[in-house]
Amino acid sequence: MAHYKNNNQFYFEVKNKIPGKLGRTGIIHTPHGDIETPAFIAVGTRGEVRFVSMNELKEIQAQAMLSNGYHLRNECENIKKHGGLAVWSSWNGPTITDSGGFQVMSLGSGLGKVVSMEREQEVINTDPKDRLARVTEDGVYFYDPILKKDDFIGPEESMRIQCNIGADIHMAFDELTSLADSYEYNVEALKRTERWAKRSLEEHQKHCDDLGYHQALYGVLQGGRWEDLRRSTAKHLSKMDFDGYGLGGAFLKEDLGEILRWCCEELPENKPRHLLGLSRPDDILIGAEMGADTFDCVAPTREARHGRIYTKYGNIRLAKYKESLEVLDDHCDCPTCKSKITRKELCRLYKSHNPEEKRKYYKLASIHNLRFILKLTEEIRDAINNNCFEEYKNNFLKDYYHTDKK
RNA sequence: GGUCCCGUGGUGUAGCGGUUAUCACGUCUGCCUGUCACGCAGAAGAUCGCGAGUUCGAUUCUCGUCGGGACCG
Repeated sequence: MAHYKNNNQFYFEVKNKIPGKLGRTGIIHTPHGDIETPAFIAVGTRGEVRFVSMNELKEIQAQAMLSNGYHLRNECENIKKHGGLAVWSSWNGPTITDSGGFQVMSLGSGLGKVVSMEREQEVINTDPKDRLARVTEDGVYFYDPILKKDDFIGPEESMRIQCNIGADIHMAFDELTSLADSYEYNVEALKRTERWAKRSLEEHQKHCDDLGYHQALYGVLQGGRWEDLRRSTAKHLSKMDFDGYGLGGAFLKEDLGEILRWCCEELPENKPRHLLGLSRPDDILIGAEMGADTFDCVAPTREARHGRIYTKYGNIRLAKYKESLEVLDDHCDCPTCKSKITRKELCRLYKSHNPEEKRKYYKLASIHNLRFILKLTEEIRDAINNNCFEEYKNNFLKDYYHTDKK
């Protein structure tokens, strides 16, 4: 068993590997607890998972929570005063923050668009004059559509924000390019992201122990869909003193596995890797196979609120089951399913105009979808440890997508 | 008994002598991947209470009628 230590508070332990592959199980040790990997990190952008209590998160075996530096930037001083995100949020477990780099794209070239992974031709960047963010060497100037004012975040600002928030794991400030960006633009953006990585690291080192525990920093790999860019940035960032790595980008579905392979072949084995923003079961499966250790995504909770429910045999739209007396998924062990509440009753709550009933629906559905993805990562973990990942993956995909492909 | 209002998709409404008859909610379909988002996109759905009249033309004006409401006796 490999056992690597960066320091006494944050280190990653590799346990078992998929034979001949990059995927592995392991444990990320953080000042606020351990994360057994592969793991799905529940997204609590503002320090809470909407409609789901911390106790409920524990109950469904969530191991860690990911919040966002962008959204908490104006509250970070206050969070620091309370002793950091884990205490302030009352999650009291491992936490991660994102740098706010994603907002570069979601307010800029990707404003108002979905990060589509399947229809490359239709992805067009938002017209520059309509963008709310402008990328410069310093960082990103943007207009906050909620506060209705101009603001700026660069690597130094992001690091100060994240160190005040005080999660156990931070992300370097990066620029996510869109699927519509050219190779040339990706070269330019990647070089900038690498310079920002260096600045992030330097600024981070000044504040990373301020709260009395070590806060880890992950460098984030970009480079779009190009092998030369992905491999070179992986090598480049590997030489820097990061505690782990974020795998970033907007991916075409069919490219994901190969891009992750390029990255993870170059990255040091003893550092954890976080695949940013993905949670479709096939994405998690390919991610785990190719060496990603942790995942986060808003989809399980957002889709739950919008009436899409995950089940072993594929996703369903709850609205189609308003007379069904079945539970959401009889293979599920979440509190919602264990309570035996029917699809019919959940559908009633979903459609209800009573705010209390709606909240109840959001809670029950969010808990279910989250548990579904958490359970998936648990099963992947078990499968890798029992040396039957391939078999598990094939069986899962066969049921979930009703196909027999590979 | 008298006077006055109101009657428009499932619901609540806008409107005007010539409109593809407005908007909201609901319904239906689809979407959602480092969350601005109980959200986004699209669709269906109305012989504008009924009858007659004025008019080239009426959902719109007039009369009657039915239904609902208010007020005065």
